Amino acid sequence: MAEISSLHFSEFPSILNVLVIDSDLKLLEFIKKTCNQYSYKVMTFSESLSAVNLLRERKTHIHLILIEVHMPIMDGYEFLQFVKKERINVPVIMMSEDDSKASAMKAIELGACDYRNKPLCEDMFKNMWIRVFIQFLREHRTQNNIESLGDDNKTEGTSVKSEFDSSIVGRRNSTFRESDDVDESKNSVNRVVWSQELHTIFLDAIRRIGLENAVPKKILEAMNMPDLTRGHVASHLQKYRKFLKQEQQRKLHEENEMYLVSGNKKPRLYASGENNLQPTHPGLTCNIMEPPREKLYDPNVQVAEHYHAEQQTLAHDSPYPLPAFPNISITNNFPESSRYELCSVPDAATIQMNNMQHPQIHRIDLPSSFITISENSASCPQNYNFCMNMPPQPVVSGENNIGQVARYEYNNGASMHYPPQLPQNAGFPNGVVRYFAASTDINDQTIKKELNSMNNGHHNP
DNA sequence: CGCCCTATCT
DNA sequence: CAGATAGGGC
Repeated sequence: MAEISSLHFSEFPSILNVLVIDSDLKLLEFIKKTCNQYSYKVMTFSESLSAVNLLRERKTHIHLILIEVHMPIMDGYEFLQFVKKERINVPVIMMSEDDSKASAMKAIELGACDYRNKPLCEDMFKNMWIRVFIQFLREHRTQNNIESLGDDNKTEGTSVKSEFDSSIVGRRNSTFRESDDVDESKNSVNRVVWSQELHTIFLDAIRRIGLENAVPKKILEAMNMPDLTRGHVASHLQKYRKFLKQEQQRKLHEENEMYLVSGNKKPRLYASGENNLQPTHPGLTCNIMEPPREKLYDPNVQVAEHYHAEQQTLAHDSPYPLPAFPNISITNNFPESSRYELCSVPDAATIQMNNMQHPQIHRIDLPSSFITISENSASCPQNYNFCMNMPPQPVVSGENNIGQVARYEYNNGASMHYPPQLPQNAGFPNGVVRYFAASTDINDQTIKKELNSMNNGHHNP
């Protein structure tokens, strides 16, 4: 039943193409000579990249690869990763002078089918074809299984498509298996076990079709696994999406903590909420940093001038710690590598209603045309007011009827309370501009470019 | 009907 | 928990 017909054996090539990669030219010569004795056709490379190119083209059929672990530019391990990633189903034998268990384990873990210590003995070449044959059998079994659903004897060892497992592990190594045929009642269901390997194939399928149009049927097709049904994939997809969602939520939360924590100080404000946590500019991450005080009051900095002016007019009765100004202009005078985000601050009523401990800051998804980085003052829709959000550390905290209260002192002597009382005037800001110093991998250029592209078509000069 | 999706079951 | 199943909706 499960045996491979002799017909298949005849399909096994009598001459095998072996790819050998090693920077030791003498060794290459030795391998070539030895292999030729056993009817292997050998192709040698002294560095990995040419071999990679050859494999990528997939023009030449390679049956077996021998590669030295320590290679310049791309070492043996990286090579294995490449083979795995490109789903090149060719057994790879690693060679190295390093006889440590760790090195061998790493190689096998990355998908090598064998690990050989140098110096090599001639013997290994004689039986090298077996590695290829194992792969050959796997591929045939997989094909056969397409027509033989439910053939008990074949469920095992089936469907290994992407990897060439070490034969040491033996039989228990199929990419996935349905529940063991331990004579269970007929109507017991065969559960698919989503092993790491199977999940990897699943992920790879999704990667190829793109997450947004990854639906069960397409994934199933892309996975090209016999015995797997759309139902299986659908179920797994549901779990996977759930996982992604949680993951995204978690990251967002972490990111927000980052924004809101300055140095090793405790978070002053907490961001929360479901939908209003969308980053204004997805894809960029920043660390929050308060601008240096001297910059804040630097008369050369336009924003700081606004800040001053507004503070004088509003600070006395402002429930908010920072002043508002109707039009925001972020100038090039501002420190380099900085970026800005718009955030909404819920009004006091909302704070009260939701029993918030602090006025939570929600980043809001405003069109980025609201933000302009330019030399000149930029226009901003009149229905939005913004202020700079650079609250200093509280010096005193206590309770009032809203909840926790902290008093902040500015170095110009002003002070105010947080969270705010109800705004005194209706025109009070519902938004703030937060100042961020970009993390090192983001430069001003990146930010400007991003903003520009987002502004495209929406920007009113 | 086929397929996707979500909720619910086991 | 992980995977299967039911059932609504398009």
